[in-house]
Amino acid sequence: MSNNPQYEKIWKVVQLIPQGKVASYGQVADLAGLPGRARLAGKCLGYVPKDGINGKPVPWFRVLRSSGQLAFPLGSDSFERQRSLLMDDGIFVKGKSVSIKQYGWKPDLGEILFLLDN
DNA sequence: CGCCTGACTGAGG
DNA sequence: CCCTCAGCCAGGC
Repeated sequence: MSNNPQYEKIWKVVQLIPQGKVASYGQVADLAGLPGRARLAGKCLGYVPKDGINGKPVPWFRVLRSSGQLAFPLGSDSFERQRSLLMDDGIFVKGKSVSIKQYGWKPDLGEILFLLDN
């Protein structure tokens, strides 16, 4: 499962999200070359290796719903964990969501393609 | 093959 | 901003 090639593509894309920015499950899936598989993106983030991959961490907490909401139920342990990590990142979590206008990641396609090939 | 379950989405009301 | 619903797709049984 954690050696699923599709998972690895998704994790690599997530590693490109800069600190202080957030992306949606669907956006990550698209960039990983897996359009229409937002749910898969969410699922595999639950299997992120604790020590990251290629020696780098996988910032799973920077991935949210397209609406800006965290995917976990408000108040759950997972929710609180993600919220604090986002705050550490300098991202303000208002209620159950984050402002996409303010923190949304708008990557340069050329850059993404280059980085993913390396 | 059917049926159900998700860290999902977009459109509607 | 809330909720509902149809679509979505991978997995498990």
